[in-house]
Amino acid sequence: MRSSDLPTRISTRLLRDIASGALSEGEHVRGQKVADRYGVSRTPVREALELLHEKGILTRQVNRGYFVASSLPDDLERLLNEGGNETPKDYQRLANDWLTDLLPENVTEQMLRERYCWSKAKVNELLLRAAREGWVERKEGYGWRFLPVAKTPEAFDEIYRFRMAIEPAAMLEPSFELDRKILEEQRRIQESMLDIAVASTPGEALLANGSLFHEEIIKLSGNVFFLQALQRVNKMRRLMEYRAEINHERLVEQCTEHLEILALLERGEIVDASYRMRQHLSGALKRKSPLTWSWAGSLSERTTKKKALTMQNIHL
Amino acid sequence: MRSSDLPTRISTRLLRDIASGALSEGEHVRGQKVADRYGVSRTPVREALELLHEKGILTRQVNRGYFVASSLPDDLERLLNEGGNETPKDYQRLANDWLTDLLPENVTEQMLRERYCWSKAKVNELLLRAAREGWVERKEGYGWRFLPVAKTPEAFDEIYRFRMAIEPAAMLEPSFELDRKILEEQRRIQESMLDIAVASTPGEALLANGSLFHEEIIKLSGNVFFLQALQRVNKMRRLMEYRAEINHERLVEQCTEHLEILALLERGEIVDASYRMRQHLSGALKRKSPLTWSWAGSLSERTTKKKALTMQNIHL
DNA sequence: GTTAGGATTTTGAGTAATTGAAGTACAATT
DNA sequence: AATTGTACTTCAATTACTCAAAATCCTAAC
Repeated sequence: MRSSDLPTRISTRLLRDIASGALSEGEHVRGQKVADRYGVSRTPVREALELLHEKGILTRQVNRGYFVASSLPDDLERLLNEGGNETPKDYQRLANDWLTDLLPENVTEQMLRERYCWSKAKVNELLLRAAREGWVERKEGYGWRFLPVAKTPEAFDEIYRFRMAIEPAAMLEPSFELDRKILEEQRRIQESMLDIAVASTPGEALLANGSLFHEEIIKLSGNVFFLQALQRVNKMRRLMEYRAEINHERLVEQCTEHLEILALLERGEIVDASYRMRQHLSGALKRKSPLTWSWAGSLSERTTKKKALTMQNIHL
Repeated sequence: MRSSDLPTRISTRLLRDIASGALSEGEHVRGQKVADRYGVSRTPVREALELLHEKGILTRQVNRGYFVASSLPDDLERLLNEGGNETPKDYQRLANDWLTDLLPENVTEQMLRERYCWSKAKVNELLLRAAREGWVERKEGYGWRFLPVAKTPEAFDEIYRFRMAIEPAAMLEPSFELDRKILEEQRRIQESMLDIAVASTPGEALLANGSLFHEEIIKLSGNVFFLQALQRVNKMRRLMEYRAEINHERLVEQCTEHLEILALLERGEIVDASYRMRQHLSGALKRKSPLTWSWAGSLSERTTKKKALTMQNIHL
């Protein structure tokens, strides 16, 4: 059911920790410690460690365990990036077919099974996820209904307007607390994106970094509900975004703004940072983010009519 | 899987329509029309109609269909209220056992099956729903983890602070549009709550009316994401609220404030209404809503420690 | 005494068969 | 012509069962 198996996911995260320096060279990687950290048992951890051993990132001493290799391979960055493909292909395919009108509004699980040759379990998994992310809902009887929410450029604007309401507000929460370590980490990421990396990094990863920045900032508010709300709309945004092409010029602009906000925060000028965040989002709304759209023009007309319906359905 | 079967749910909604006057006395209730309205087929609708016929709310003429009875029974109100118990008992039970520390933080599906004598499907359904509503999450391997989010009074405050950010903002959205009919309907509901009804109506229904008011207002913003965010936090709030007792004095105050906001909206003074809404929520935050709490005092200590953890988990 | 390595048990995802419930088509009625 | 009533088809919830994966337990090494 999971996107990739547990050992692989654990190894990816360990890799990230090694790359970021959280685990230093030659350090003993204790199985139980890792298991505790991720809330799993030692069994999948052992497999993860063996996996990294095979790739030459860890060395093994029999009966003593695994240690971070003293000479890390050069292709560490590459390994990191290929591990990050979170969204499974089938999910994207379903989303895409709906976004491009290849699927009708109402479907049955049976129909999807035949159309895509998916097992009953797979169909269920995908629909459940899509429902969680808000662009599909169960009908009262049999069948599912695709919602037009994720389809329209208008929805995209709505997401940005929503973010304009919550993100600056979250920064002004009384429980907001600066965390230098997190700011430093984000600064590092944003700066690296301005460098050569941009050309070589896959588009998906670039967008993910952008989302991550905003989520890390909103997390500082100390209020989970702001974070949850942002994560929710970001998921839907990504659904639409991965179809569009990245505008590199705009991306540079975006990173620069992110760095400006970080600078303000580091100086403790939170109110200014909040205001700057609002401007930043407002700008993205006007300029339609660092993406160029390729919608069929026919969509907009239907949008208005369907809007009212959508609002009703969600109420059920 | 559903809370109650489809025919029953349809009949409840028809009942509501009849009580509210949307369906007038003697009117012919067409099967296909009803089916279309709720997005189902005629089969469950026919059962629903037969159900209402048995209760004497509809009359039947063979081969001509069902009609709203000209003399409605007196116990219509009672029937309406008993139909409205949306949250299934098992779900509340699970939630309650977690809130009162009868369940450990980590559980397996198996364990819950044995403890409550639930079928595999039932456990899955409940956990999936709880996860959707944000107070349970899958562990990476086997098992589930209950989150402390819904347990603490602090979480309650966080919800109100979140609402203070989104609700007034939603009212100032450029796409905000007044709908007299909806305002009128809400005015009616709030006024009726100030009357005798308060004493006789079950607490659950009173709280539901309160949520409904806010959701209907935010819906006017024309931005689905504001509505979705509010519905999400309201679900969690209800989880905690149904355990507390209602303070009637505070409830009256609340209704009065709702009516004030409605009055401002009706006069088109939206900015003032938005400001009043903020005050209203701020007041509820300070006075802890029309409920009195009965927490064990021991909870608060653990809260701070666990907070950081929660924020991490949600990020996964 | 702590940590790794291996054996054993438990978990829950996956699959197939069953069945009550919802959808569909068509005849009957007004 | 529109709507009800009925017969029939299709759907997906449920159940029972299998098996790979994860958790747990136990032993050995340092």
